Amino acid sequence: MAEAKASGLAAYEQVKAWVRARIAQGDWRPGDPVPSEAALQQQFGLSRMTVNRALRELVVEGLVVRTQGSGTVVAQLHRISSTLALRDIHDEILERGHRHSARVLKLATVPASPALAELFRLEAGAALFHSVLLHLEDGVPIQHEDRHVNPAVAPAYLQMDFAARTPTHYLLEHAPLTEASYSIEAVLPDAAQARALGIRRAAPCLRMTRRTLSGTQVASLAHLLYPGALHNFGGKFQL
Amino acid sequence: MAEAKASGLAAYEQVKAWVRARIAQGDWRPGDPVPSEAALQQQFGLSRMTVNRALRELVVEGLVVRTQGSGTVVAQLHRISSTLALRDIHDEILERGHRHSARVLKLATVPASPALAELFRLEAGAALFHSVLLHLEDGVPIQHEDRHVNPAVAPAYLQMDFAARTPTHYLLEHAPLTEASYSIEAVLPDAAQARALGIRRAAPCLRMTRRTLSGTQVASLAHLLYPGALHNFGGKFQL
DNA sequence: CAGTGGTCTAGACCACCGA
DNA sequence: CGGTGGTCTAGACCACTGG
Repeated sequence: MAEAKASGLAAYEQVKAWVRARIAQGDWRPGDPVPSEAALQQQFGLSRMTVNRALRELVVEGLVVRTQGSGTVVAQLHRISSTLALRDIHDEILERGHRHSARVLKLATVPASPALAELFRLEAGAALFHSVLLHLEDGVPIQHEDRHVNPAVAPAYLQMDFAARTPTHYLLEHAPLTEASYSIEAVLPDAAQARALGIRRAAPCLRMTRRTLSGTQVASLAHLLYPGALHNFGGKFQL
Repeated sequence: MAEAKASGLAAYEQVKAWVRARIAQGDWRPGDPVPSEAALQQQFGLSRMTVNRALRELVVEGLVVRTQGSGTVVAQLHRISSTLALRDIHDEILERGHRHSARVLKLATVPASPALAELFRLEAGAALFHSVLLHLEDGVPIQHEDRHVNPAVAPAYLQMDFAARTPTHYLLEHAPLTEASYSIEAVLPDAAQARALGIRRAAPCLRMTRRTLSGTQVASLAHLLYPGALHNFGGKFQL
């Protein structure tokens, strides 16, 4: 009934905006209490469910912290959540309006080293698929992809034509992804990587290491190497 | 009434888990329809609001896409959201159980170069505060921080003792953060940076560039340099 | 104990989509 | 038009916190 359409914004959005504004303008500092649901209910003339939704969503956005029995307070750190997508480099390049191509440098079965075996939760010496690819954007090398794949997750991996469809694409299709972890480091390329990418050995590169799980199995471990001069990872947050 | 406490999990969490499982196990592929709220309501014997909450939260998690009037489908891309926090290096180091210290290498007022002026949305030549710090973890140099600050946002910046409280901490306290953007690159340190960090000029480093806004004003532009061998950025996602 | 948040219900009205 | 999601209400019971 009380359609708060006055401003065209949903009621819970208005509550969120008001709280956000208090925080953004410094009226409430980290650690300060946020009015209780009952108080906001009164203030805005809304039902408790609506106010509750507003506050719950602000938790997801990292603006406030709620403790049952205690109350709601402004989050200590201005923690801002971003969205990092597990993207297929093929799509990324197409979206930039460029042409993607790939060269397959290696595609074989190899025995797992002790370190790899542990990462894959397999026994040392177990068979793993190993692929090395070079991705090019409009003919310019842009990513060196060194990947190990669990045969149990993608038995037909070696039969694929990765010049046509990237391993990432194939794996996302055939091994439902359930979990992923990554890390980003700065490294120097080894001789083979430098040669493939057409850069000097002294040129700094970003290396993203990505491990993906499919169910309880480790699906793939990839080392993605980007020439530092050509690429960077970026993002933006907003309160 | 119908407290679905059978499994100890909230009802909406059970719905989420079930949908997640269908997707993770590949029963539903990207683009496939997800049962309507009415159908799930029947299936689980829940009220519509509860089912609605489950599906709304799955949207936030990037698993499904909903279109009013049309329906809910499994999201096309396996987009996984992560949380990247704007952390104070002082807190980070303490959380690792180590000791943080900082050396102030420079603290002065400088005229804005044309490039800086544009980034700060000021006129060329406008006064900016410039600080250069070295952060150490248990006495080992770990981050070289080169920062420009908008005097309008933090007038007392030059009077602070940044060996005791980091610029990040000070700025978060005095200039309510409303927006931030960052990028991460791989670079080689210049002579001064290498000397301060105690590394070779040829040692690859991660450089995070971070620009923060407070309201409509650009508060600060920071270049944070990490020796590649000592640091990396990481994260983890889960479906 | 009173106050807080966590969850749930059984309705309701609306805007939108596709046939 | 019927089906879909988007939103909202006015209650309710519970678990937890704090004094």
